[in-house]
Amino acid sequence: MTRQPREPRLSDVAERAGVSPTTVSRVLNHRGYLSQTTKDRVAQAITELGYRPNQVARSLLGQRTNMIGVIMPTVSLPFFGEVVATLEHALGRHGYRTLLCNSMGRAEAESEYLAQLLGNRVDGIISGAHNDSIPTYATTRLPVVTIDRELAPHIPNFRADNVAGGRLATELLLERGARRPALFTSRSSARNGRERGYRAVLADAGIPPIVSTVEFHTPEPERTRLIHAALDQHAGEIDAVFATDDLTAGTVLEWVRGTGRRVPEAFKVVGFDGTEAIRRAMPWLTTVRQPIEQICLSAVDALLERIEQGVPQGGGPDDGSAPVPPMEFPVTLVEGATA
Amino acid sequence: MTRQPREPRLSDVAERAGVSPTTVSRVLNHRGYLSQTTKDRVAQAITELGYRPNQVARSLLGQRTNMIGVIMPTVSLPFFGEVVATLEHALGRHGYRTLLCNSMGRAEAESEYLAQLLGNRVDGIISGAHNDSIPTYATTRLPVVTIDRELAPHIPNFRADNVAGGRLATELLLERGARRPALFTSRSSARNGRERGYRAVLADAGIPPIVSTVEFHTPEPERTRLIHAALDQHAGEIDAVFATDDLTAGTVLEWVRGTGRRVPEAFKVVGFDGTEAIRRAMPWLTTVRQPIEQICLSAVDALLERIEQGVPQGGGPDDGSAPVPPMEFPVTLVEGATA
DNA sequence: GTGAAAGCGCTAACAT
DNA sequence: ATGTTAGCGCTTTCAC
Repeated sequence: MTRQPREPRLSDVAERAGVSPTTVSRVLNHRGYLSQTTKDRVAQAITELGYRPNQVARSLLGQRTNMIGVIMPTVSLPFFGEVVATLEHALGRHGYRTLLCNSMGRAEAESEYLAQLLGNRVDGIISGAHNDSIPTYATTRLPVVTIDRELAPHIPNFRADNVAGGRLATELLLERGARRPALFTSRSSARNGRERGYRAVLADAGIPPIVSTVEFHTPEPERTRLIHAALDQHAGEIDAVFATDDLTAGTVLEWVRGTGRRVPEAFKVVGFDGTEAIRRAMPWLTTVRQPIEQICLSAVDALLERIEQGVPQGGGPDDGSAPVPPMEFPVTLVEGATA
Repeated sequence: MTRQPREPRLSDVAERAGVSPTTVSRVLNHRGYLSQTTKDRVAQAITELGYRPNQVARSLLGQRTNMIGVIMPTVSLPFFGEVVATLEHALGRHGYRTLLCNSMGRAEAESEYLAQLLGNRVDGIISGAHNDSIPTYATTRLPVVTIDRELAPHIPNFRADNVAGGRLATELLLERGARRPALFTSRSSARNGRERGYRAVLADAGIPPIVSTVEFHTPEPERTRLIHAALDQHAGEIDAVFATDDLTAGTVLEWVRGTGRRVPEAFKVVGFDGTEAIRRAMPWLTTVRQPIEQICLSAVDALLERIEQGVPQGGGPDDGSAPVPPMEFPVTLVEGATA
């Protein structure tokens, strides 16, 4: 049974190498002129002790933690999972660690997370959570960018061209012969671009829209029940569905299977997102793919630029920080067998 | 244009409240006796300044960061996404933040992440990455628990009862009339419990096994090509597949669709995992559900217990720290329409 | 009940 | 080319 030694620190290394702590620090950070002898001895002491610089101390001194807070609804949904994986990878390449927060769609949770991240002195925040009106965002001095959702005019927003995606999906359904396509989405509102695209195409075609809303945080089996109930209600009229996410498309397909109708002949379905995981699971699904990688890489670039320029985001939307228009990235149609 | 003020600190609050920093600290930490007047004045100063304690400084002093490193292959796959979401939630309830690392199946990445986490002085690590022989784990003094994979005898491991799951899936296929079920898995080995279950049942039935391996980190479209090729190769013999994850089951179903065979009459498929996301996307899939929540909650409990007891894991497998048997949790069959 | 001083582990400024 | 000093923001003795 060995005694429990504490982690070695800089001064332990210094002592062992017979130099001052400063010198060790210099070796570690490749700063200033050091004799090769010194470098070697320090390097050896480091190896022997298994020394590893304490980043907490460095952060305290350097005023930066090299940590980014990432706030998303939940990585258990493949879209957000893929987003977070992509963000984490990109951040890592730039030397930043990812502090993950799953708000689960609860606004209080998001506020709480935000407060914690500020306390942890993260260098920046990437938010894709789906709550509006979290006042702290607008007033924090920390660099923030958002994915998908818009937070405030002066906070950079990166997202797919949702309106074009909604149009693309709906046009496809009509082209393929659908007479009455319904929309299934998580939240219906004027700010829902996919819904706007759907409505625009139907308006042009003179077809009345049918919109059903089921929040994706609704727990099972309630969620499936709601979707099936909505479909049952319109079973006589509709012959196609544009679902604004692929999971909902799957749930709709299950309902169609239950009715015995043939897909795509008698009923057509188009999804949205086109994540890698869902492409693997349901390759037959026709869907609109979001350029997740492009979106995430751009968001990371923008955030890091703001951080490294020391550009704070300003004390609020009206303190002179310029509004930035959202960056929208083109979607692509993934042809499957359901439309 | 307001000037750019730095974050307020304890001494700012103290000054504003007309007390010493020590007193503010006491108010913050509810320690010792404070007059109500003092408490109120400090509280007010905190609000007015928007003060938020610097956790970095606290960590440096307190020797704990309240951060846990979570290393997984990638949260873009729903199983790991659900695991990470569950872990993060459980950790958060206990006051711990989650530092996310996606190793993407690369061993060097995992070693690198591990080193970083140690540098960040996380209080513990939960690892579910799929690389063997990362030596640092065994020798670190930090509490570690693993999910799914076994790392070393003295590191607690939490996982589904994979052998029972493999048996369950294979038995179901045979019961339903399959004559020649093949196995599709990510890595074939004697330590693959699902494979062991499959092989055991087939051995009992006197049926020769057919095992195909496609690493789930294989990029598309290569991965799909490999799976389809393996299926083509055995197309004449096999009439069922047990896929050790649901995404592969989906890819197999697509191949079956392409051959025109009917599911489940002419071809049966059983998956594995049964994540919430995939249940939504493919409710028709017959699969074996892992008790993800149980696994994760137990892992978190075990880790936090070790942390809070100050029980380090020891300097290695042979320094006297007791070996712990893996904790296995029962799986359940989810009846769908594919078997 | 409250304050002054020391120090967590590190690095930057200022020596020499 | 290397050492000394001070201090990042906080909490914890110890004093009063």
